[in-house]
Amino acid sequence: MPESRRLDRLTSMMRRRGIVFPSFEIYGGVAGLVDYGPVGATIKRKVIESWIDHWTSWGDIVEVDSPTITPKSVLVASGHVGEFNDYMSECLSCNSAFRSDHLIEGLHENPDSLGGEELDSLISSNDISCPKCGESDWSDSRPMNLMFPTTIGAMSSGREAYMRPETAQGMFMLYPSLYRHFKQKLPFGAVQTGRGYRNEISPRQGMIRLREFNMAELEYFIDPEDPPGRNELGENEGTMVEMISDPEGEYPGDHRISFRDALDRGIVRHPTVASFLERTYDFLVKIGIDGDKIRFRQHAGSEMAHYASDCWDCEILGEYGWIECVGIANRTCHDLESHEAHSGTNLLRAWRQFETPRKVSREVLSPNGSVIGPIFRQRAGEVVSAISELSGIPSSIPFLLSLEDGSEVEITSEMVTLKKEEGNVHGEWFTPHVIEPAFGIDRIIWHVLDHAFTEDGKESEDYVTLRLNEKVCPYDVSILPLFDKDGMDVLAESLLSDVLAIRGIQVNLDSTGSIGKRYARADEIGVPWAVTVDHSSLTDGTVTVRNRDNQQQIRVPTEKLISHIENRDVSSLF
RNA sequence: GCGCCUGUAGUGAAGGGGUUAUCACAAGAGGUUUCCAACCUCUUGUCCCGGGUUCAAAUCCCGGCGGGCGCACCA
Repeated sequence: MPESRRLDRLTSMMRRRGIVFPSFEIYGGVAGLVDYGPVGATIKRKVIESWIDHWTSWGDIVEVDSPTITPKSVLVASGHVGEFNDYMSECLSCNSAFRSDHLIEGLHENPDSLGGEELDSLISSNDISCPKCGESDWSDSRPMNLMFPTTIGAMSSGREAYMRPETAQGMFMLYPSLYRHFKQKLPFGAVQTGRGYRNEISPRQGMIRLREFNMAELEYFIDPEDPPGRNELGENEGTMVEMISDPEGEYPGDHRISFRDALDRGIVRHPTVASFLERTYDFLVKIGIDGDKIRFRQHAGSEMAHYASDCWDCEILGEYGWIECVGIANRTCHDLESHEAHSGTNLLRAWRQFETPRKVSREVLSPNGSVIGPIFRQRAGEVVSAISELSGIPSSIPFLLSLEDGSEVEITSEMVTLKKEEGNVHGEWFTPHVIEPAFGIDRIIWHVLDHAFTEDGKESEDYVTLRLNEKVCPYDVSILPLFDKDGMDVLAESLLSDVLAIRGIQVNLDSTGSIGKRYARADEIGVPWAVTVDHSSLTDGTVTVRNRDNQQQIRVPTEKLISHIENRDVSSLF
């Protein structure tokens, strides 16, 4: 059985059993858009719920939810408008594509600001040659709009906006409320799950590169002078993982190392980043990703996103090779500072209390209004503010004071009083730094399915078991009446409604075909427990429970089974 | 976006100008009374879309859309 075909079998199973489909198929389909079907949507919801639970159970992380439609100004400040609206020129000789502004680097002060026609004329007038093949035969430059534009409001009065390319900006917008929610104390974080949009040039590889995708992001706000994380890391004997560090960095190469060692040796440069690497690993393993198929790769300086000062990818190995599924970035103060500058707000900061108040004493010149007023009359206000804005104390009095309009006035000793101000400074304002783990939920779901998909042909050759972790299975239980009559059908229906009544538990009832076929159907979509109602059930109120992964079967009283389902510990029955 | 390959029931495949498009599995109804994809009978359902060539197109040609791979791109 050639390994290359496993991908095809997995993909067709996913369609056949209602996990993932191409979207809008009866109209020809759209590349990069997928539907989750009845089975897949439950798996997806459970992955997202597990993710939210994983982070919020930490205690200082809360969930928020922001709009996907985002005004242009927000994305200008974040840098997405500039970064995402690049023009591309294509070499008609060798078909290579290049960023147009990079081609004319040095020929213009700010190539990034130019429009398509200006770029084209500069490229042709300077006879730019292709960096790859040397020819000078260029296509017209085309804008690469990686964001989906839209308009808020009707007609020409509408406001320019985009579908968000990441959920992160919504959390930066909420920083002031989060800061208040957490009683003005760092560190704290916010998570958000939802859709993100990127108009990919060529979506590929099924659900790996989508144009509308499910993302889950965490923004963790910290004091850069007191970054947390070191104490949360596992001890030295902690999990060993593969880490590929920055090839241009201080410790290039491929390491097999614990998170704590990686931090202590400087491979991971930041304690909070190290802590999130570990917690990311823990989450992935918790929902059923194979720990041996996870590795972390540090971005080289040259491939870093425009906002990140340090970045690690978490890559997972599957049928498509190693795929980046999580990005963990130290975004520093970039976003908050930029939003502060663009919006003019001063709410994007935090207060750092000094351990002991710092005594400060300084001399100030205090303007004497009763003298200045009568002398300068209508210019008095200007003079008073100029005095209080003086950076130092003049060496002698009287002195010449420069006003805003450039004129000078003489200030005499009667007009000012030299005061010595004593005071305590208790702290200072600063812009928090942000550590961001960003998860591609669809890619993670793909790899959960990939790693769970097991073909171990018992007697028949292609017997499929989806060994999903119970946290992410589409149904918790399958109820199977051995025969669909003689009262077993009735008993199964009543058991079904009892189990359906349990909050958060998904059940299905399957009474068609042979019992073996029904086990096989349940195994294929990863239902962990199959409950069979048989003849004995009618007389003694017991049912059999079958373990998906080893076919082991036990007989238990129905009430006992229901209480174990309620407590989510069916496995303890075995 | 370029190049090569490609598109037939839910899934996987056969058919490559000429009656009513074939098969397996799946699905539905009934039978069988069964604990690991059993069997029997019956049933439903398919040529990606649009043009063109032709007496006749699922088949050949062109375009679009979708898919695979390579190049490029990839917060």
